[in-house]
Amino acid sequence: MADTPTLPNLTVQQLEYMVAVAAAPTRAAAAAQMGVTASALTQGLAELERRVGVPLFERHGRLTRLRPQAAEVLAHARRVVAETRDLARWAEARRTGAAGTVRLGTIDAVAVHHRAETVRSHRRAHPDLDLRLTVAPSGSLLDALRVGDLDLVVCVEPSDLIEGIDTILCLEEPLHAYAPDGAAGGPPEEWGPWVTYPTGSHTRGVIAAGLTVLGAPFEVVAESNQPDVLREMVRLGMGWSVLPEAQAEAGPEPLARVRRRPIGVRRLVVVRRSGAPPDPAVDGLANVLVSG
Amino acid sequence: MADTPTLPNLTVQQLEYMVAVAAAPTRAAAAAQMGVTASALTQGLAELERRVGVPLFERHGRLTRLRPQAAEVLAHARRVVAETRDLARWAEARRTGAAGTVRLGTIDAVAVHHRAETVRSHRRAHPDLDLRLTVAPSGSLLDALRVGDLDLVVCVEPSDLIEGIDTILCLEEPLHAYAPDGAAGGPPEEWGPWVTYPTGSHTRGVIAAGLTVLGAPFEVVAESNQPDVLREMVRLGMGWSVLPEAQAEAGPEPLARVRRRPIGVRRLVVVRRSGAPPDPAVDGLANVLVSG
DNA sequence: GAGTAAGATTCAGAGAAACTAAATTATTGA
DNA sequence: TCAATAATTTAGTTTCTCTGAATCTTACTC
Repeated sequence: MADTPTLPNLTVQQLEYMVAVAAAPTRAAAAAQMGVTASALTQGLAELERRVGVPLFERHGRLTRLRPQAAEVLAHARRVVAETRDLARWAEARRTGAAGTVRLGTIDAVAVHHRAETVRSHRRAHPDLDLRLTVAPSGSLLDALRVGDLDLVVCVEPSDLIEGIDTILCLEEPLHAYAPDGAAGGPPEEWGPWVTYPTGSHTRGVIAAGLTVLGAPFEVVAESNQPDVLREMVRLGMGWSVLPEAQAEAGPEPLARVRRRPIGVRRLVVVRRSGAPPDPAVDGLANVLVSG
Repeated sequence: MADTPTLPNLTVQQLEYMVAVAAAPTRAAAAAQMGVTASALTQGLAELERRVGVPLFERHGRLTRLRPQAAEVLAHARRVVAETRDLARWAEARRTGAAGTVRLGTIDAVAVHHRAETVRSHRRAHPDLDLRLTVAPSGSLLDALRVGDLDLVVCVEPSDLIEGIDTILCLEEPLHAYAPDGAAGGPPEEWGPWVTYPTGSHTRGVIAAGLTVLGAPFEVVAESNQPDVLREMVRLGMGWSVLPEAQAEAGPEPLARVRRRPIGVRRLVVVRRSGAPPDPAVDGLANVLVSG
């Protein structure tokens, strides 16, 4: 195998020296502009010349100027310096979180109600941020987060702690019971039957616990992951439901609560992988999601 | 004045490391390909990461891979490495003389007769060489060389040494006497009158000296710098002339020599500025011009 | 599971590179 | 000739970068 005659190990600094010298009237001026001594400039350019292996400068009187043959090298230097400047800008944007990619997952209530405006304004404030939103039930979101398909999740706090994720409380959302028109009024023992979230749903877990405490039977006659669908089922008289206020009482014909006090409270949390390397873009979004 | 937040001082080597690592399956393989230890690669890439200021790598099991976010940096690295490779090629061509610029000046006889084929084939062998040819009398050529308007000259050796130039003998060219039809035959004292080069011409100096030694009067009735013109003047019977064989006896009707032995010999030399920095392109051409 | 091998990193020390400050050279102008 | 300017050279210090050895982590095997 050909032992590659290994490229000259030019440094960005040497190329900057060259560009500065080409622009400034004297080397002393170029050195001042670069913030180094004239000696450093001389030595740096000598090193550059040595590495390129072609004479680049020549003295005219007491000035030393670029040789016309060095125009190619100067053009190269300008290109690389410009590209490096672009790269530095990109890096700065990433460092501050102004740019980057965040794959955010939320449950529907968060995307549609609680944090809709937060996400919108964060997006407006960071136009170079590549924000991808996935809406799904809490369980799917947490799976995707764990696998690395998402960077950040807002969902219902899982009942049992999960290894490898960090959660921060975002907001507590009361869940109220709603009955079909004219069905309310009796003691909890007579409530139901229920339309609610599918088995495995975190919210369903909270609801079941709350009803059990009150002594209400939890007979389920229909399931859906979509709160809108559950609300319409109640309206159609298929059964009772426990829903977040924001989703049950939205729209032109809000459902009426069975009682003033909530059946339970679901805790919405912002979740991240514990092992994830720090990413300012993710940090920034997580912060605004927590603080609302 | 804004103290420029000074660009990251990336080195070509660090960027090469990155490109190598992106191409090779493992870092060990990349290190081997680069001809350094895995340790050097690790440290070099860590330094690159530090200077860019953005995390670029992450471990997956026992491999460490590029983070997808680092794609921008990798693209930058590829660009710069490719451009540096181009630059290295250019430098190599210049070092070996395969490319560059040579401003060559010669007298007419050299360009048209003695070295015409040499120049043509050198040009063919070095297509990237920018060769510029000026044809003029020796005096003008040497002036242009001294001022820096030419890099290399082939001309008649000046009679008195000139400061600051180096000459190498290229070839010795005999000068023969030619007479109009039917005028030849008498002793040198009866030769002439003459048509010859203008005053100040190096060749005229050689001719005048040769004729004086033979005892021939040197009465000049017409002058021209162009040997073709002198030859035609002889043919028209305007006078006698002393010319290089190559130019007097070329064409369909060659002039006839007055006598077998030459009147004099002019020495053609290859000339360069002594102070000039070494330039392989000039060296290469000078070599072939000397050796023929 | 313990043992082992592979991939990678960390550490210590040697050598190269790059900087500053001071001395030196060379050119220009009074 | 003298002084001022531009640049380079020199000496010494600091910073980088590399090698070789030791260490850590993960995957594989019995």
